[in-house]
Amino acid sequence: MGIQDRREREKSERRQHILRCTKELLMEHGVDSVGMADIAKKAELSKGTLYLYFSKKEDLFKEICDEAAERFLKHFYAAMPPDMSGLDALKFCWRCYLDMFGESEDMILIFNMKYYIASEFPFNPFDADQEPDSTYIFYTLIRDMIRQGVTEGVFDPEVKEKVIARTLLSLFSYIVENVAKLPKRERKPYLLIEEIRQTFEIILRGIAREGVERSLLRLPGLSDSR
Amino acid sequence: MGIQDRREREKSERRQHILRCTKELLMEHGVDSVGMADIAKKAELSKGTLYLYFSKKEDLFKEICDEAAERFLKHFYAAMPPDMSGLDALKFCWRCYLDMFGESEDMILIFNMKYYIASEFPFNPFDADQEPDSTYIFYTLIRDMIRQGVTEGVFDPEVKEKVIARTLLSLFSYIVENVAKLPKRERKPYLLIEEIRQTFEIILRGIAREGVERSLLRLPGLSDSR
Amino acid sequence: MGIQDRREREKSERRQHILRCTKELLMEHGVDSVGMADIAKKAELSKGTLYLYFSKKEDLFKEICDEAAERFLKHFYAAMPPDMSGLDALKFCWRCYLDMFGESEDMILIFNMKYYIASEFPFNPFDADQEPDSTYIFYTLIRDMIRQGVTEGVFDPEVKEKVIARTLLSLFSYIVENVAKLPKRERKPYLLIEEIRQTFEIILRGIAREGVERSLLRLPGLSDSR
Amino acid sequence: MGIQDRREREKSERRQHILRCTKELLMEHGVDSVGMADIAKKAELSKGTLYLYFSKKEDLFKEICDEAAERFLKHFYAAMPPDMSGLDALKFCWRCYLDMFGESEDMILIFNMKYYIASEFPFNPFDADQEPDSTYIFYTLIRDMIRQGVTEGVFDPEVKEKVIARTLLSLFSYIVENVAKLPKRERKPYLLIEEIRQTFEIILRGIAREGVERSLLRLPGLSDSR
DNA sequence: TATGAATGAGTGTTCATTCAT
DNA sequence: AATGAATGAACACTCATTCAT
Repeated sequence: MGIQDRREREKSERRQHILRCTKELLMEHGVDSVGMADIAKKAELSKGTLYLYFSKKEDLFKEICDEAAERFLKHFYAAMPPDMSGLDALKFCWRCYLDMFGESEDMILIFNMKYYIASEFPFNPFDADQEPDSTYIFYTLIRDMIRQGVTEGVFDPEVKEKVIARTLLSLFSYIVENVAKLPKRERKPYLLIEEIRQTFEIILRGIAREGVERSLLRLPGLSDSR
Repeated sequence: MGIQDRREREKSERRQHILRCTKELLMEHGVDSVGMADIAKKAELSKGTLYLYFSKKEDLFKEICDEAAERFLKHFYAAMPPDMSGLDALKFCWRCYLDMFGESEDMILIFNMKYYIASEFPFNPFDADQEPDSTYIFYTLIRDMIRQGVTEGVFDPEVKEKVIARTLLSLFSYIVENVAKLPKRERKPYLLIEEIRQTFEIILRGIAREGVERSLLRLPGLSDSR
Repeated sequence: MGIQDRREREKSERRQHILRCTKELLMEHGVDSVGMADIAKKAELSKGTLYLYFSKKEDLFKEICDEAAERFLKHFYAAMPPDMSGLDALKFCWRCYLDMFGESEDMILIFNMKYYIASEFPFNPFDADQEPDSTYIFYTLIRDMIRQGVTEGVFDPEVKEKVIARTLLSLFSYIVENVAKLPKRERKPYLLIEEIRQTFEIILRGIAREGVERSLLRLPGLSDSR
Repeated sequence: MGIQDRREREKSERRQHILRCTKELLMEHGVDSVGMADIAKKAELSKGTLYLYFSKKEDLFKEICDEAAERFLKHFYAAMPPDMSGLDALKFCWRCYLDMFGESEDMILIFNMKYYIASEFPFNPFDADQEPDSTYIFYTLIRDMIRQGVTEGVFDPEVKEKVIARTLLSLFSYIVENVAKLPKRERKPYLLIEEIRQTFEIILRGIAREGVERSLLRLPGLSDSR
């Protein structure tokens, strides 16, 4: 059984290796300019071998997103205290993102790639009544937090939680996407995070009910966290 | 020199013709599916001739953005009352966008294309000290309005005008970009505008100084305007 | 206008050149082993140029068949005496094939390729009631001749003209197809023709009404014809 | 040597298993779309193991034909009454085909595959003097029956038994080949058989000596047989 | 003996760009 | 000035075969 095990381990390692290489390429050159040939070369594999592990380019790219998303959600749900308010949950969510970004910058990819995979993302943005594909967990996650915040009287009752959820995700995506296009050397993760943070804060203030204490709407930055 | 004149006039007309055709194609099919061959065909020109007027695909696309931007700014500066406050200027800016959008939906392209052309747009977003390429007029325009608003005590003194300007533009771009991917039939301009409007309002509220009357931060929708 | 003309002439010549090269390759190696790359190489063109003249591999192959078929039909209808009996028409048809084969062996391709292009050829052979695609002119041509022969009392009234037409075409196709797979050197056109001739004769005898004079059912061979 | 025996028995069983699986795939999807990977999967073997039993795809496919042919011949020779006339032997041959087809439609493969495997099949068809490869038993079988029929005065003395044998086989192959391309659901075995039967009858009539009673040349259909 | 991971040349097709006329 | 034919590198994807284990 050792052999069987080793095989599976090796297979899994190769998969990871390919994913890692792909991620690096994506981080370095951006979605549009990474082809299967590039990945094969970087991974020191033949194109054929690539297709042994991922039967479509899309599958490979999707897996990168899914994996990052899953990692995030795992961390999130594991660490999340019970009975949080909507606002606290949103803040906690941000905190998790910060944590994970500290570990590995490839959190960048979550949003950037989603855009690639699901070009309709973040779903038909203008049909407000239609519920999005159930895979868009982030959307529902955030949307529900905002809804809760509205219920709890922290956010303005006129706030449309769907629009806001979409806005937040779009914004993150866009920032991240533009970063991914910069030559890697010129990227400054700290500033990226800071940019997102400030935007997030502004949105929070923008949707907060009048009279809500502003200090409650502050988000920590990278430097604050450790 | 009459000949010389005619030549130049004709040359200019051809340019415009090409630009017009390209715009139509872009509106109809989205950035990714418009190739030089399509444009040449639509313009009833040879591909070679196209390259006589625009030496790269990028140049052609860029010019479309620039031209739309210029048109916008012309309209804006022409109609802008003197001595406006920063907030009023921003609101007036939005109003102009609405006006022009009413005339021609190709305002959509301004932002959508920017993304295509200038992958570094909206400039190196994370080097806060470096001034962006002087062509990104929108950025400076909005940034200055926000700065003025801060000075005038309407926006929070802690607001970083650069970040906000960037955020606004990014957001608009992203929304617009997603719309441009839909088949033309399925686009709902009214909802697009409404989406941007709501987001814009939220950002305004998000950066407003505490105590600023919320009704001042309202933006008109498409239906309010005529 | 000379220029325009020359252009068109040259374009047409290139087309012909490509077709010629393709035919040679097909004759030499058989349908399955001829790829666009081979054709491009043989024609001393880039693959891109190939696609300038034929937008799909299928189109190129199809054109070869169509062209050969058209040539045949032109010859046939031009030379066909009026008011022939069904049997005489069939014999005349054979004679035309012989003539054209003498000029160029690529008549071989007519049937061989049809098989490639329309894999359902000779249409769903077992749904006897369904009329085939109108493009299968050869089928209808032959079917009608047989039908006429039946009416005229030369062929057995029990003969199913559809089945026979199909059988004849299938047989020719198959023979030709197998030939096309032989190394070109080993092909012996004379024997090919002789093979088809004998088979054709046997079929004619097989469907003839009892008592029909056998000498009427004889077909000429290659050597008889000039 | 018990071990030795078991080994060989197992080896042979594996071979059969592979052949069986391959046949099923071929019947279901047609020659062109069955790859070694598919076969391995179906047989629950690794591709490597496949190559242990068949060193080339061609060999595997060829064996399927050979095996089916052998089965047929076994049945044929076992059941064949002694001292049959050439014509009766041909009719008996047809009857056997019918019997076996009733048991398993994979008789279809005999001819279909020959085409795939032996592109020179049915041997160099145009070199009338050269004796074909001795493995092509069907050819010799049928050829000899026809020859006998000629001798016995049932077939026309001018008939060239080689050509006819070839023609018959070609025709069967071609019909079968076209059927194998249809999705399995759409195949109509009864009509296939009927098509072959009619053709066979026509050929028999075509080669029969003048004056031979036509009722002697009739072949039974599927429905007549049981 | 059996595995299945790895290969690499191959497929048809696209498209921004160049250049002889 | 204008043409449009030509290019060639790029694309995602396939598959019979090999070979270290």
